[in-house]
Amino acid sequence: MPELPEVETIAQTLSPLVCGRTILGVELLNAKSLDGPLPLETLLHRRVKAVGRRGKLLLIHLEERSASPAKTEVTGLAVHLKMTGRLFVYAHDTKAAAHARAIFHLSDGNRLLFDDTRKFGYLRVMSPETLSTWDFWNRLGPEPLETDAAAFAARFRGRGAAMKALLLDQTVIAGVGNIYADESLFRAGIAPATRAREVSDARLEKLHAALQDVLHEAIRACGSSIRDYRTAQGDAGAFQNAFRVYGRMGKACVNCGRTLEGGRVAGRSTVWCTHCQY
DNA sequence: TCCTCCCTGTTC
DNA sequence: GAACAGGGAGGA
Repeated sequence: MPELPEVETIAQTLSPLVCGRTILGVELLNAKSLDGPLPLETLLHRRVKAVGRRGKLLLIHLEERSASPAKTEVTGLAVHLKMTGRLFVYAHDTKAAAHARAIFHLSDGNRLLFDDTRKFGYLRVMSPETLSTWDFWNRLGPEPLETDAAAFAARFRGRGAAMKALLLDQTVIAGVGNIYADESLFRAGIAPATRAREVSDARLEKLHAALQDVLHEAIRACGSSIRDYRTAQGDAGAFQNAFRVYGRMGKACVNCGRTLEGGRVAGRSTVWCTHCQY
């Protein structure tokens, strides 16, 4: 379940393995793993310039072909890993993984593999046109690590939905999933089902700080590996060892020692402390 | 604003 | 052999 810290880690580890290489071949092994109007072949003979991230989307940027690129110019590839998506670079003579959905042949002889057991993830070729018509892209909220406390609070203030539902809503803030929603709400002392309009500005600003802290700590730990997530180099992250509530239902609260509560909030499994969060 | 569905491997 | 994991689209 790659969220912001995991996608950021993948971008950082993938970058040195693909930058400067030209895409010489493409293979789409599962038709539904490609989203949007442009085929993967539009990426052929283009050189990778950089690897970035926006929300939970991993972005592979291509070098421009001319000084004044046309509107139809392909600029890169967006990858949404959803729950089980992975990106690996491997030598050409290595056997492809069991759940390979797309393979890119690189000019250094290696291959970039998009592997996705549950087929929820997707690739989307980017151009100015395919971005401007992409609703999900256009509606993405601000990056939580690039938003100040006042702007963050303003996106929650007065709203009737549960705090957890808003944290998970990518149009409110981009990049937060189930793990970091629960972890940041615990650190801020806010119960997940609390309506946003019931939460004071001071507490919203506390949540802003808690979310930034937990995201920074997770990035430093190379993300959280529950089962599927790996860096582009195949390594597991370490932040799962620092979870205070996620996956700890029925265990003792690290703060007060009481038993952590579990349930469903915003349609997602949720863990919190009824004593420390309100 | 909230619910169901898409997918498959793992766990109970 | 069913429940569960869950991001986001789509519909109520």
